Amino acid sequence: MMNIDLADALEIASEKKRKKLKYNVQWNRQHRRYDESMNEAINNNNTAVSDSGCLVFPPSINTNDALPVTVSKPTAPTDNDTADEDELFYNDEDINTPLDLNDFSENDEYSTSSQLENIKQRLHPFTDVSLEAFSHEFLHLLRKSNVSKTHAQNYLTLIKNILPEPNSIPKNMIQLYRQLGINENLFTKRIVCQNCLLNISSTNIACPRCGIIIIMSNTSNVASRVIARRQQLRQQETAHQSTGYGNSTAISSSQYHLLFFGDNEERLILPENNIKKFIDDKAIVMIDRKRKIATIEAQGSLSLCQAIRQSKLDELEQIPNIINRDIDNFDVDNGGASDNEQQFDENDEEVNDTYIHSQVLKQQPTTVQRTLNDINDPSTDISVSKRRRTHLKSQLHDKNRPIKRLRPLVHDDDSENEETRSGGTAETTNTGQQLQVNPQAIYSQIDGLFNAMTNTIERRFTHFDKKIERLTQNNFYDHSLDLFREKDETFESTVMYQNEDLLRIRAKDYGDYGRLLLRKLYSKQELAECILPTGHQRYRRPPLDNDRFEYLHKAVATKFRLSNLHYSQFYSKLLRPKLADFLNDERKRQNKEVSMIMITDSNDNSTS
DNA sequence: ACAACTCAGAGGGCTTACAA
DNA sequence: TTGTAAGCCCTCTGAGTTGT
Repeated sequence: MMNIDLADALEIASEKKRKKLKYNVQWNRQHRRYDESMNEAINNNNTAVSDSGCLVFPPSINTNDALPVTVSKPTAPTDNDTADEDELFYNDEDINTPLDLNDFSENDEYSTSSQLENIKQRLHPFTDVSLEAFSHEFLHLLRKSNVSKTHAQNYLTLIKNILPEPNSIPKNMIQLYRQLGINENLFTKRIVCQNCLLNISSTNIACPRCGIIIIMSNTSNVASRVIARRQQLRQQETAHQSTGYGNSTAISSSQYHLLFFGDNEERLILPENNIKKFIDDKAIVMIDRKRKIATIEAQGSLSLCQAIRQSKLDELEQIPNIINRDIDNFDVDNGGASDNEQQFDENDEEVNDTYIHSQVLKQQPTTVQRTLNDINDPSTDISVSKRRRTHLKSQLHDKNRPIKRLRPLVHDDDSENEETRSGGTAETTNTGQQLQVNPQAIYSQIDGLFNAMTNTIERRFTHFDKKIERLTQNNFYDHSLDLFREKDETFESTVMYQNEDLLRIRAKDYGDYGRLLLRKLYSKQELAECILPTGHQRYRRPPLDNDRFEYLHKAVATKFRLSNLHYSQFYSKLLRPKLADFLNDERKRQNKEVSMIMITDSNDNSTS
């Protein structure tokens, strides 16, 4: 019986040994050949990448030979598999598209064709994520998070630095904008006194003219203004498209009209040639291919119309401070934000992104200029905000009365795309669907985004932390041990054990030193059978002799100048895990050694 | 009493250093 | 260039401890 068990054990052990060796050999072959191929491919211009982003080796390299085992092709990294991002396997089905590994970000000027080619690029050879997708996602995130240009640049630099080389991420935000076809500065940050509209320096804590203290974080105010501004942009775009605003004749018009739309209580400023017909004090305009009748409240220059609109809004808003309270009340009244509303906000931003980043810039320069001015114009911003608040305030008194929105006019060719982008949510108003803006939904959405970002960043930092810790632990001269040191602490010059100075043992780091000490202080059998002191009764293995282990503590602390105060922490956090692993591995080694000896003996016996 | 948490052992897999 | 050994990391499991 005993012999049968022993034979089985030996067979299992030898099988494991063979398996292990086979695996190691296969692994080394794969990675060596892969590394060579990678280097060669990257160094040569004839490297290619498939549609899925995988490197394709030059014809001289037989990928089948290089990779005896076909494994899964790389996919876009997810949050859960970041630890496996270094695993790079290539499937031989990915042999197609040429890869342009030239770092286009080096060049500031691009031709249109080269831009298109670059946009189709992957972020780097080891991912399926395209540069275009990343750029859009990144810009979207920056906008959602209200990240400043400076910080955006910092994030971009960080991402570029941590990605594998070569990668196609632009070096700065300007290049990233250009890569997306955005050649204008879309947003200039200004601090404006809400009371007198005076530009205020960022160093001021109060408006120099009216003395109002600047409050840096009026969240509800900001959220309301963002929503209102979006709507204003959309309406302007609608008006532009529906009335042929983009053509040169429209731009050349110097006569503007301030129009009031009674159906949704909105005010728009339109050039004269965008108005289809005048009937007394009414104007007929085409919006969304529908005739809309508006009351002309003013006519003249653009600035005049803006001023009058502002005054109209000021009249409506006699007590500015009531607005925030009203919005809060509105929040309470509409406490349960519907999914549709949240979905609208998301889609609304999507559409606006597209609008700002692509459509606007494709219009003629003067139109672009004007649209951008509108975006950056604080007066527009504030006036829209007030209009929006007034609108909300009116909603308080009649919650059943819907806020109608003007749907952006889309051409026939684009109508389907527009529907797709809007996702068929409350944002589409073909059927006059009603829309209510609930700031609570905005806040919850912002919170959700913030939490998601925080979680992602935390995971990344944890990952980096582990890597960094691992690197620093391997560095003998690193400063991480400084945490466990105290100034002016004296140490003995020798730690004698059996007439041998343990400090004279050379090691590359404290882990190595600890292992060497264990080998010095204990026999192989002890290392194979025992666990670290102080063991517990519940462990079947006995602890190593504690008296000798004290020599180890003393030698390590002395050699690395570790303070008595912090040594226990150093030991438990840094050294102990290494020694525990060492004992574990030592057991593995000795078991393997024994099994090999037994196999050899049994083979000798069988042959004799 | 039970769940949640902590700690240590064990095993498998991956990386790196080194020698043949 | 290749194979091997050692170290390290990760995960699972079991047992004890702690808090409710």
